[in-house]
Formats: sequence, structure tokens, C-alpha cells
Amino acid sequence: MALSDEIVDRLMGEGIPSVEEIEKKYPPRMLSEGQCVTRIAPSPTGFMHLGSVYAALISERVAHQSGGVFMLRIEDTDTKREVEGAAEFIIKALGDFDLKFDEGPLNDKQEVGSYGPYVQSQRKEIYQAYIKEWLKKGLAYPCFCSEEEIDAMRERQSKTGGRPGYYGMWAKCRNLNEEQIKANLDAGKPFVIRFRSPVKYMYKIAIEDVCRGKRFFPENDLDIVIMKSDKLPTYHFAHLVDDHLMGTTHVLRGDEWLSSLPLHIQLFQVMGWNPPKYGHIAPIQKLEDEARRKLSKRKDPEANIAFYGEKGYPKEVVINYLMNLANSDFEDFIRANPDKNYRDFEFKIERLNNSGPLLDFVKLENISKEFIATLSADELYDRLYDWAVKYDRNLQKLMDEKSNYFKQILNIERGNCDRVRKDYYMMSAIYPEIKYFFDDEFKLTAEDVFELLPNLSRDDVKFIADEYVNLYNPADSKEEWFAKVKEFALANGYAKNAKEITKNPEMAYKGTVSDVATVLRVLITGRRESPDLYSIMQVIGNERVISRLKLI
RNA sequence: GGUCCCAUCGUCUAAUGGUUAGGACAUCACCCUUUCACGGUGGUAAUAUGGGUUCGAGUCCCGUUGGGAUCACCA
Repeated sequence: MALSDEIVDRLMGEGIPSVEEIEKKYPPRMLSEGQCVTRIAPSPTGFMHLGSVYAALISERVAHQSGGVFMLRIEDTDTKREVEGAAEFIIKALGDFDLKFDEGPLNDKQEVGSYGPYVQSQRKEIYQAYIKEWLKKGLAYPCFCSEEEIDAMRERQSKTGGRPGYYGMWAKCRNLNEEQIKANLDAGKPFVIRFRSPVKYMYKIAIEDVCRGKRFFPENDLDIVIMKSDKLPTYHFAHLVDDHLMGTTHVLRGDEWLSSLPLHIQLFQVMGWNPPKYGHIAPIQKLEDEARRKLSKRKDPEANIAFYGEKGYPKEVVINYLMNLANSDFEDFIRANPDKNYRDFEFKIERLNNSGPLLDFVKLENISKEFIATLSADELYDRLYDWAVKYDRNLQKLMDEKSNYFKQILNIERGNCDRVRKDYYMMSAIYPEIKYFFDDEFKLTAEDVFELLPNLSRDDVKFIADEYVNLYNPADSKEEWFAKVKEFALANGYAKNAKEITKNPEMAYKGTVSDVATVLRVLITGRRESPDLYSIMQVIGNERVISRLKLI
């Protein structure tokens, strides 16, 4: 069923370079033993899935760990789904996570690497050259079936219990002769190009998956579409040509591709090309109503990588979490080597899990708390500032005005302290936690204070506030301050601790030292819980302390 | 429904066919504590199920069940 040059030119147009010319421009890569060439190939839909970053991280590690090449290729052959500026968004997202690709587009004009272009829409002629070649060799054929005809076919297939698809006796256009093709063309019918699957009887074939080992699949007998009616290739064909020309050694991609693996292997075989090694990564899942499902772009905001930026999770945290999902011994490595990062860790693709891991925010938050606790106040300030610039202009302004004050706040129980607090896990949660340091945000009424202190009488609360103002000396050391509060409490009818109260019921204690401290805490912070009160008072300043104590 | 993938604590996972089935997060208890955190010690908690192979099975084989993916002119 080889087609003549004339009809192929009519189908595909003229002036397309020959495959020989193309092959010459893409010499095989000079790789030494073990060097891997990987790529990620997202489509620019204006959305970067967490799973894409996961796959990118794995691909990047496999390439760079072997001293190989990591590429970015933009798969924009679906013009319907394409979103303006989405490629830049992908490039930026990879940059945000320090996932550096060696070859690929840098922006809409420039790219690095000599196996480009790395944007599929710019490779249209390359695909078309191969399509022409296939048509001439009879490896592919034009199909004039309309959408309605295909739908009707599928319906009949499902009714009769048959397997849906364009194959065997259902492949109506498979054996059109040149006269028939010409007649369709003359009638102005739109067409697609289909691959002519060489399979007549389906045998099980063994395929080696890098992640899963040897697996068995039925051979592909579907005449799948390789070029759409807009003359752009489908994924199956584009990836075949690109990964061949670009010298990809390992295709590490989402699990959803596993079922088309026999097709892809077949495509390479038909061309006589060496297929890359394939590895399929199980999708990240989430729990909804006790049921697991793949993280959904539409339903789950956390599927979008932008979510993590907006919330202000440090980039290292997201990467560490994903690395931990990929190889769970990573966390042991980081614990043993706190100064190293994921690039120092030996990632093992065969240790990748084969079921879909569940996205666990509690674990992510734990990793984040641990990570943020390693930051100095200055480092945390810088990160918070960078986040505020993007997501919270009011906070940015406030930080500009009071940068020193901010640093002191962030330094509480962080600098000069053995055990750092671990209560921040994302930038967006920091300011709400420290609002009370700012007078504009501090709106506490006397009534609020009494409500927060239900176990003391109003008179007692007022007495503590009134007397303590005179006692307070900002020059006191922490020990002196501490001793003073204690002494004051004991002298005014409060017990040392709860045990004391139960031990001596006849004393009729009003409460404990802790209760007295809580009165001060509530007056100064508006809360019953806070970080170390002495540090807060030092940072907040004498003037504020006095005025807040005088509220009631 | 067809095809394919997967199955160890709640979660992520470790265990050359021989371990008391280990670790981390979460959880619980206790300790530390002037609150909340932090920190310390300890505990609860798993091989989906039925067969087989084997002296011995989480591990190998078959079935069942359950979960997932996929069946486009989307990638």
C-alpha cells in the first residue's frame, strides 16, 4: 500500500525537507557508558501539575546523577488547549524549584542545546517529513472518516461487545487505493493520517519497564492517528520522532502512558530505531471520602504547583517531600547529613514505589517545620519578604517599614536558643501568628481580657495588671524577670503549681503562678498561648508593654 | 466492560526464602515546662484473602477480593 510521490505531495504539501537531511542535523550523542538522557515534556496548558514536578525531579536526578543530559521539551501540538505564556510558566516553575535543564527553551525566543528546536510547534516540518516517508513506504495512510462515522463505529463496537477502536475490519480507510484517495481529496474532505499497524494476530509481548521490570502486554493492532487534520502530529508520533532525534535514553513519565507502551515500542520497531528505556511513575493520589484517586487538576487546588508558592512552602520542602515519596530512605539521609541536599543523595529509580503514593499534608508540614527551623532569622526574613512581594503587598510594606522589628520577632526562640520553635510551615501562616506585635492589628478590649481569663475574678485580673506595671523593669534579665513574677504571685495568694493547691486545700489559693503569667500574656498578646513571654516583652518594647498592661 | 498496573501499621516505606516484621510522620501516655511549642522516654498499630511450592513464604506460583490507570484528530 505504498503511495506515490504525487499523492503524498498532494496530501502533505511540497517543500518539506527529506528525512535524510533531518537525520544529518541530529547526530547521535557521544555518551559514555551509563550516561542517561532524559526529558520532561509538558504541554503548555497554563497549569503545572505536582505530578509533573515529581516526574521532572526524577528525570533530572537520573540524568544528572549519571552525568547525562536533562531536557525540557514543550509539547504544544494541541492548539485547542494551548494557553498564552504557558511555556514561560513551566520554565519559571522549574527554575523556582532549581530543576535545571541542560537543553530546552529559555523563553519564547531563545533556547539552549543543539538538538532543538525544543518546542514541538516549531518542529512541524520535521514530523511532516517523516509522515511523508511513512506514506510512501505504506507505513501510514490517510483516513477520511468523519467524527460522526468514528462515533457510530464505536457505538456499534460496544453494542456487539467488541473492542473499540480503529483496527482490522473496522479500519475502513486502510485499503483505499490512490483513485479513492484522490476522489476524497477532490471532494475537499478533511483527513488524518493513521499508522498502519502491522499486527494481524495479537500476541503477548514482553516489555521491560525501568521501574517495574518485565511486563506482558498484548501487541498493538490499532491504527492510531499520527497526524491530526490540522497537520500537527499526535503525542505518539511526535515523541517517537523527538526522542529518536534528540537521543533520549530514558523516558520517565506518568503511569497513564503505560497502556500505550506497546504502541510506542511498535512505532520504534517499525522505524528500525532503538527505543529508549521506559519507566512509568505511579500517580500521586489523594484521599477523598475514604477513597483514593489520582490528584485532579480540576478538583484539587493542591495538584497545581502554584498552590505551594501561594501558600509559601519553601521550594526545598516540596522537593524534599517529593524525593521522600520517590525514595523513602531520603529522609534518613537528610537526617544523617543535615548540610547536604537532595542532589547529594543517591536516588535509585528501582526503589520508586509502584502503587500511587498518597499526598500527605501532615508529612509535608512536618518536613516544612523541620526545614524552616534550620533557617536563621535573617534567612527567614528574606524568604518571607520574597513571598510577600508576590502574594501580600501589605505585608511587604510593613516589612519595609519595620524590617528590624520584624527580624527581632522572627528571632524569638530561634537565635541564641538551643531548641528552635517549629511552628511555622508556610510563609502565609507567619503574619497571622505575629499580628499582635503590631498596634494597628492589636485590638483588645477589657472585656476580651476577662473572657480569656475565666478562672480568675475581674478584681484579681485588675489587681495583677495594676501591680505588675510598677514591678516591671525592661532591664531585668530573664532570670530576674522570672523570679519577680513568681515572687509577686506567691506573695499575693497564688500557689507555686497545681500540686501545691491539691496538697494544701486549706490555703484557698486564687490560682497558680502560671495563672498570673497568663494574665500578663493575655494583656500583652491577646492570647492564652504564645512563645516565650519575656522575649516578646523585650522585642515589643517598654512603651507597648506598659500601655497594654494599663488596658484595664 | 476490555486491557494493564498495584497491594506490609492511619500515611510514606524497610526487610539475599530464615528478623521479635524495622524506621519516619501521625496518634496515645508519661517526663520536661510559667502558656503554647520544642525536646526526652515509652506505647498502640501492618504483611487484603483462599490455595499451592518449600523444612521454612511478607517475599515464589495460581485464584479471589479490593484499589488504580487507560480505552480521543488530549497530552
